[in-house]
Amino acid sequence: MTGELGDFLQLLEASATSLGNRRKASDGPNIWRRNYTAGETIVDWDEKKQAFLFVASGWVASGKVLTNGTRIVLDFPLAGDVITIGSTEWAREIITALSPVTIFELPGAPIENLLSYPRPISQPILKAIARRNARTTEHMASLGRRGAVERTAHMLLELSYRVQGQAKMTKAKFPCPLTQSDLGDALGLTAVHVNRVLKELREKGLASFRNGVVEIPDVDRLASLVGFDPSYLSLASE
Amino acid sequence: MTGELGDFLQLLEASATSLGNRRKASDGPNIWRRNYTAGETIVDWDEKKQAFLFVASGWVASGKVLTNGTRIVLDFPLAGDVITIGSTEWAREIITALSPVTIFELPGAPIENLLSYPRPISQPILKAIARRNARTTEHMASLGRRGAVERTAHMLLELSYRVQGQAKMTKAKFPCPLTQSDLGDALGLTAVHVNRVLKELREKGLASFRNGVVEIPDVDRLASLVGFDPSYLSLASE
DNA sequence: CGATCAGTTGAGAATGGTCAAATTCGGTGG
DNA sequence: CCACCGAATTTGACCATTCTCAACTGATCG
Repeated sequence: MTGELGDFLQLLEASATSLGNRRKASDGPNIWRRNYTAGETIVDWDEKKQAFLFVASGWVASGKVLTNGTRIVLDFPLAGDVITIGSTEWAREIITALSPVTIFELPGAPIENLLSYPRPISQPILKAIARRNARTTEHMASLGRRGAVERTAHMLLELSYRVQGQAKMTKAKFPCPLTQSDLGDALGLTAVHVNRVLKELREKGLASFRNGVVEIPDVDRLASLVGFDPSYLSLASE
Repeated sequence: MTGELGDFLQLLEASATSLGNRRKASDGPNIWRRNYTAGETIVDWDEKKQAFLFVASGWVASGKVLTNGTRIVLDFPLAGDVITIGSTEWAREIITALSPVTIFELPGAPIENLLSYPRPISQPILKAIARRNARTTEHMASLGRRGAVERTAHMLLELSYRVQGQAKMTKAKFPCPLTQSDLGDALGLTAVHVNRVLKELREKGLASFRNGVVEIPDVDRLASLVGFDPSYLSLASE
């Protein structure tokens, strides 16, 4: 969490708190802070929610349920990330808390309102949208053009960098509340196959994910093995 | 192309033209109009381009080349669609003209500048970003959780709606400059397999794509067969 | 009239999925 | 602390889908 991000979250926090006390129609948008417990559904697929949702802390899964009964996980937003960009009216989007989560909610149609927000609000949101776009793009590359092992390793590496910061890492180790089923829905694999892939990575000493902890003994080695380049995680313009 | 979209393109056109004549530092951004021929590369993967690119007319492929040598096509932007959202500095993005194309270019770091554009410019751009986001989301669903036939049919249906407008269609027929290889790179399939899938769709009388023409005799039937719902193509807020 | 590129087809291989049965893990109540 | 329950993980055997490689056709262009 960079200083810049910390500042922004503090700004949201301050706005949310003050609004909770004296409902002042200032120049800023309404901001609500909400807490969820692990496993709780934040937005269900048939809800019509018009709001920017922003993660203050915790792990979130943002996905979509298809008419064939399956789910695809679009993103795992962490602290400082946007969850929704458009309204969820047409989207069958489903947002879940994977751990205890705090989110900020700026109600209203996202795109319409963004331009009327004060710049200290809108600018960080735009950057967060750009960051998410970078993740999404890389995610599509994984889904479309990488094998299961490569794909899974990419995800673990991406999470490592996002959880631990971009400092030059040699090894990674962090708690991770995803189930293999969550991972599968994100990677376009079955939970069973995710399990086999994780086993392979573990037996080769490349990465392990057991009991809610991810460990990568040599980040650079795994990264070069699967062609992972973390530069997409830090925007050029920041 | 809706009236709203037409208006926006006219606005860009007017701005671009006037800037070409008398370089006036008005309150609006610089706007350039550029033309490309079919097959031309608009932005190559190692270029660092900081600009909003906007399609005025023609078919574009926006993709990404991976370190394993393959390509993934992220989107086929058509008239009124944004091509890039962030800078392409970190992204290995590759933008190609699939037909004769006219694009508008608003130079500068996209996210930083958007908020300083006059609202008649920034508002439609935000909406275009939201539209692209909706397409991307659905695209990820296809890549991750739909079989090859379903996925291909989805793409053909999406293109039908985008080319012909959302009017209640019974049948679709339109020229389409994509190669089977382009389609494969978008769908995460090999060109060979795309060929087999198209053959299957054709033999079942569901859809045909030959000699640069897509034909779908019964749009609703195909849509319900593969679970396609076009509502994501028209934003709720429009 | 070659040359080239998109499309087409076949045969066999590889990757990932399905189904079903353990086994382990994290609580929860006694 | 221990027994138990449900959810998540693990494993095996078999199957389906998609890929790879290779050859061939057909159209287009200089």
